[in-house]
Amino acid sequence: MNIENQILVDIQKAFEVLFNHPVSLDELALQPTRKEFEGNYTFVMFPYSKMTKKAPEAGAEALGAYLLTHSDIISGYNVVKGFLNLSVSDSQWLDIFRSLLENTDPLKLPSNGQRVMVEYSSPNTNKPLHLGHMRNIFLGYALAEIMKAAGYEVIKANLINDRGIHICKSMVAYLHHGQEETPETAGIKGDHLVGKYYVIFDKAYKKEIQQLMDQGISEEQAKKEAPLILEAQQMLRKWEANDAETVSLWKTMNGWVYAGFESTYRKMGVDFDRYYYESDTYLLGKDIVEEGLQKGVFFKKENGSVWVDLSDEGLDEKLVLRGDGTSVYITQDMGTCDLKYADYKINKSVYVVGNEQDYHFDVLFKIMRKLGRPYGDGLFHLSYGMVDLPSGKMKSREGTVVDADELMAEMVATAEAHTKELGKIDGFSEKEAHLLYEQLGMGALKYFLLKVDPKKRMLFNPQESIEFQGNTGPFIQYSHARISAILRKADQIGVDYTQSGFGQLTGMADVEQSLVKMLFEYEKKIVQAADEMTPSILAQYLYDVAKEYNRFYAELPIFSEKDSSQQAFRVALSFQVAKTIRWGMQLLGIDVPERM
RNA sequence: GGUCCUGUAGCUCAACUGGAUAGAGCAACUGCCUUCUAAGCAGUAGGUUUCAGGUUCGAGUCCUGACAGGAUCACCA
Repeated sequence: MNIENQILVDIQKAFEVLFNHPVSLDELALQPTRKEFEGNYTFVMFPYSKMTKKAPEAGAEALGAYLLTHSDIISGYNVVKGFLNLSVSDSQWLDIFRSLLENTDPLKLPSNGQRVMVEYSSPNTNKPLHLGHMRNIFLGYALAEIMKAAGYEVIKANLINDRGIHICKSMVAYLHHGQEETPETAGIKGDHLVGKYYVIFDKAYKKEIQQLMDQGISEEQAKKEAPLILEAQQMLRKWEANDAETVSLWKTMNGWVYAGFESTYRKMGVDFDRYYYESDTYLLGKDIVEEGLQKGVFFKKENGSVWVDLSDEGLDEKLVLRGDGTSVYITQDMGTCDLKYADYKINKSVYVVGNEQDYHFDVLFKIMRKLGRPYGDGLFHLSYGMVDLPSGKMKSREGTVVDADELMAEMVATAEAHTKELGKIDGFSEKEAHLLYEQLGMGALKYFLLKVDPKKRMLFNPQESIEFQGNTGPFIQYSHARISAILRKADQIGVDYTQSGFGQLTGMADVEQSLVKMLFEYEKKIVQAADEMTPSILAQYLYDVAKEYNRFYAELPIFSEKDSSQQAFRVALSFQVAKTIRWGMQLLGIDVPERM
C-alpha cells in the first residue's frame, strides 16, 4: 500500500473536478507536515494558482474540503496560507502498521532485473589498511547491501593493486634488510610487515636524494637517479619479464599481505564475491585502444602515443597509450571495465573511490560512452571525501595515519571500559561480554563513518570523535537492547502482541502515530539510499527512529497500562521498531545486541 | 592559472531535492531513576546558513561574482 500515491491520485482527481484542469501525477508532490502544524502530509498550493484560477488559500480550502468527502484516507485538513495540511486517520495508520508487522524477513524489494557490481576497498599491497580505507570499505559494503535490499543483484568486487613500482619498493627494501624475516618470526601481521619495508625504502630513498642534492644535483634529477629507485625499476622490469626469483619473492610477500588483509576484513565484517588482481589485468585495454583508433574516437600523435580528445565535453585531451606502446593507468581501467561486463553482464558498475580521482573517472566513463559500450550509462563513481585528522591530511609515508587494526582494537577496548564503567555486564559470560564490546566498538566506528554524506570530507579526532551518546551507533544499539528487554518481559508474562492482541484499539497517541509513519518510511529510505548511492540517508533515518522511540518509551507506559489493547499495541510497536533497526543496521554492517 | 567539490550553532553533522518559525548530537546550564535498561527523556542557551547581487509568491537549496578550504589538471598509479 502506498498511501502517498493514493493521496496524490485523489488530488489529481480533485484538480479535474474542482478546477477543470487535468494534471499528471508527477506534477504533484506531497511533503511531510512540519511538526508545529496539525497533519501528516502537506500539499503546497502556491505553484498551482494559475491553473486553478484561485488564490492559493482558497484553492487549498476547496481541495481540502473535496478530499475530506471524497478520499477514504483523509480524516481532516487545515489550511495555513497556501499550505494544505492533510491528516490521515488512525485506522489507516493501523492498517499500514498491521501490514508492516506481518513481514518477518528483512525487507527485500522484488528484483528490479538490474545487476550491479560494486567495487570497493581495492587496496595496494604495499601497506596496511588505514582509516581512509575504512571509510571506503564500510561505504562500499553498506551500499552493496542496501542495493541488494532495494532489489538489485549485487556483485561485490575488490580490485587488488598487487603490482607496480610501489610493490617493488617494499621488495627491494626487504632484500636489503629483511634477513629472511617472516610474519611468524617477526610476530607481525603480514600487511604490517610489508608496510614496514615500504617505509624503510622510503627513508633510505630520501636519504639518497639528499646526498645527491648535497653534491649539487637538482632535486628532480636526484629523484630519478638515486640508486634505490633504479633498483626498484630494475626489479619491476624483471617482474614483467617473469624472472623466477623476483616473481617468487613477489608471491611470498603478497601472500603475507593477503593473509593480513583477510584478517582485517573479517574483523570489519565485510566480504567480496570477486577478487580482481591487477597483475592479471594490467595488460588489458590495448585492444580497446586499437578499437578506439578505428572508430575514430582516439587519435595518434607523431611519436606514436594515442590520445582522446574530450574538449567537446569540457575536458582536455588525454593520453590513453604511451608512445612506446606501454599502458598508462587508464588503459588498463578501460580493459577492466570491459572485463567486468564480460564476466557478469552488469547493468551498472559502481566504483567506490576517493574524490581525488574524480577527474580520472570522469574521463574513463566519457571514453567508454564514446566507444558505445552498452553499460556506458550505468557507470558510476561513488566519490567520497578524505578523512582528515586534527593535524591535517593523513600521509602514509609520513606515518601520520590511523591504522585500521589498531583503531578497531582501541574501539573495542574503549567500549569495554565504557561498559564496565556503567556496570552493565551483570549476568554476561566472558564470551558474551567480549562479543558485546566488539559490537559496540565496531558499531560506533562504522556509524561514525557512515552517518556523514559520502561526498563531504570529514574530520576524525582520535580523542573525541567516537562517542557512545547522542547521534551514534551505540545509541541506536542501546535502543534495540531496550526493546529486547521489553519483548522478553512481554513473552514472559504472556502479552499477545500479534494483530489480534490489539484488535480493539481505537486510537493512537501522537508519538505512536509518528512512529508508525516513520516505520512505514523505511522502504522509501532504502530505495532513496540505493538510488542516490548514499548510505548516510539510511544511517540518519535509523537514528531518527531510535530517537523517536526513546521519546515514546519515556512518555508512555507499557506494562502498567491497564487497557490490554493499548498494551499489546505498544509492545507490537516496540517489536516493529526493533525489527526495523535490526534490518537497517544490518545493511550498514552493524550488529545490534539483545542486551547491553 | 583552468576544472571540480565543500562552506549551516563554539565543535561534528541534518534539512525529504525550491516551501511554513533552518533541526539533531557534543560541549555548557536546569530538571527527571521506588514504575519496562539514565549509553535515556524533557527543557534553557547558542544562527545575518562565508559575503554581495540576481531569478520568484517563496532561496540554506537555482544563477552570477567575490572570499575561504580541499582535490585535480603527468608519456605516475
